[in-house]
Amino acid sequence: MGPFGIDTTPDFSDTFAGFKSGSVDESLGHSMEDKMSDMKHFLMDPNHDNTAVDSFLGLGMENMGLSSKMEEFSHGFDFSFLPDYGGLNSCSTQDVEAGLKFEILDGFLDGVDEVEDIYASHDLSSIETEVKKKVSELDGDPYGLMNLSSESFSPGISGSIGLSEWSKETVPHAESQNVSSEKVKDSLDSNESEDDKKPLSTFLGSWVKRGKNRKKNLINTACRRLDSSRERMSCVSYDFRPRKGPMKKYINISAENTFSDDQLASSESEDDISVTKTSRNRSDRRKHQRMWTVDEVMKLVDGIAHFGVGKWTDIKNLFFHSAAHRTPVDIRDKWRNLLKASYNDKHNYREAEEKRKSVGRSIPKEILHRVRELASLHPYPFSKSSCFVHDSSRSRSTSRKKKKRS
DNA sequence: CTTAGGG
DNA sequence: CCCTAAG
Repeated sequence: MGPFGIDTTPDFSDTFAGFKSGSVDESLGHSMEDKMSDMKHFLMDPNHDNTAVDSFLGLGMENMGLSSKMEEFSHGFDFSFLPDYGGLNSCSTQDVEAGLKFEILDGFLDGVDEVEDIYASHDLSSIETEVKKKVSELDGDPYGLMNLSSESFSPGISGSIGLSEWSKETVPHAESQNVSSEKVKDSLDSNESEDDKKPLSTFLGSWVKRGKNRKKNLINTACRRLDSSRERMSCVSYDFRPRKGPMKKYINISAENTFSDDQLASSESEDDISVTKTSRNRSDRRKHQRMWTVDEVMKLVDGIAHFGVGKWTDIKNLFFHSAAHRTPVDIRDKWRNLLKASYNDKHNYREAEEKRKSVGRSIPKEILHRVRELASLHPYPFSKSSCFVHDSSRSRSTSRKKKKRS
């Protein structure tokens, strides 16, 4: 048993360590194809002996109280903390595989993304050391299998979703035992270097205990101001955001055009779409308008199912802690938009339907459904349309309250 | 820092 | 997405 309650099985850890370092290698110009396909086969082979994975993760079926349902599902993994998308038994293998493909690809792309950042933030001499560090970390890491993501085993969207089904998840589970699996799941998801380097204690501390530093409001504000103004002034060559973490900077160097851009563009259609496609520098597209994937939306909805509306930081830490972008504010904004979308969808079915068809990247109606249900479950201040107020005497004050409060 | 709101 | 104000 490792520190995370994970049984480390050497053969698999080798596999995954190789897998991860493979992705790093790829970013240095080697081919990722073979590693990728290996992984995919491993994950998707229906005949694969999953008990090995189970025991490896310490999340075997015997431990999770999921019995017969799990048998249909080729990948035994602990989903008990996750909302269940319509029940595992409604999950066709096609769905599973599609989901897997997507997740894997997602993880890979995130990895590429990160490496791109490394590229950007280091001069070439330090790239090597960076990579070395990462690889050695993985080799020596007792939980090197952190790279295995529960997301990769996600059932994905499937069939109809009953609110009762997936809202009955157990929050306490998520708090206690699934911290480790979360850690597990996130590492592959995005291969965040920052998180990989952090000891678990740091990671836990970052989201378990909050609300300590309350003093430096003014200073922070001032710093932020300075930063933002500096960003504005230096829009030419680089964009440095201290808040994103030590390694998270976006510096435009010519080398960036080598592979990562094309790779990203070709592999994931809806990842980075620059708003201003000015032919000058494509790399500043990273800053704005990162398209939300369906998967992300699902994560968001799950998060809200867990914590309720308003706990944006918690949701971020649990479900998006690996996502370099997506601040709690972003998540909240997305939820806001989702509500709007679901609201519109509810009103005009046809238009929404056609829109959905014409626009490839719009949200599946299942998700909007869930959004609506969640919205009614935990009302959100403004979305809870004060269109109609029941109490006439209150009506003026409430609407005014929404408008402005001073 | 975290959240709510408006732009 | 960004920015700001408020706890």
